[in-house]
Amino acid sequence: MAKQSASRSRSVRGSRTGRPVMALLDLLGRRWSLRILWELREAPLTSRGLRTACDEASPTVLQARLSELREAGFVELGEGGGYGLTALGRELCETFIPLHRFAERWRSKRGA
Amino acid sequence: MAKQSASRSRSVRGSRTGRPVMALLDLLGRRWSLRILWELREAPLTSRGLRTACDEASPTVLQARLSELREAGFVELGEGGGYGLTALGRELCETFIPLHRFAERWRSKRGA
DNA sequence: GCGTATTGCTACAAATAATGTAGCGTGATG
DNA sequence: CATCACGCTACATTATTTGTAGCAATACGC
Repeated sequence: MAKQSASRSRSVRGSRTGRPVMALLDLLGRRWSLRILWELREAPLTSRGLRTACDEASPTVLQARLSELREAGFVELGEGGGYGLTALGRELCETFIPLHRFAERWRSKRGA
Repeated sequence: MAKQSASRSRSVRGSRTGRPVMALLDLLGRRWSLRILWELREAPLTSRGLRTACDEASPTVLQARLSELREAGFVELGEGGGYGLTALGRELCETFIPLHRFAERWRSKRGA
């Protein structure tokens, strides 16, 4: 571990290019990142609730992603417990709404 | 390897839930997937050109992602060589346009 | 034809990340 | 005090990524 303690040590891959999209793309391109944001899109969830929602993903990764997402300012841990999106995180999630409908169209154009 | 030869053997993680978004989220949540789509968004690129654009990512992953993305119907290999987005892939990329502006806002709200 | 250069793509060892299972410390509730 | 859920962590096993090298095929100039 000791990954999030070193903060932005590894940083984000594409940030070298100076384009923040790359940083965002790299962050969101890590396993479970998108899924976590998606599951939190409606209501906050406890860490264990999130784990259940995420198809029983291992707590190790979940915790890692949660830390990254928190550091990025997309997710926060409520005082009474439970993870929820920040205002910024909600903004980001708005971006994914069209993805839902796209996914439906996508399926219909494949084997299904 | 022998991963893409088995086709959809492993399938996509969230597809068990029956919701195609999960499948899409899992596919896009693999390393370099988002980045590849992003780099192809404007014009097609050769495999090596894509590699350069993707910060010299290893050809192994690139090829793996390319195969998955092709199978998903988002990317295609042009007859004259070079990878490009399909119509469906372009549709998907449209979804990410807001991400660009969001990333800019995101940076301004952090350290910068 | 021969050397060179490109294309898409693969092999393979080393490094890194994810999985799965177990469990910690803390705080609330019984 | 026993129990439960919370956020979070350890750790061995397994999967994925990295980095470097190189293949077969298709062109190019000479």
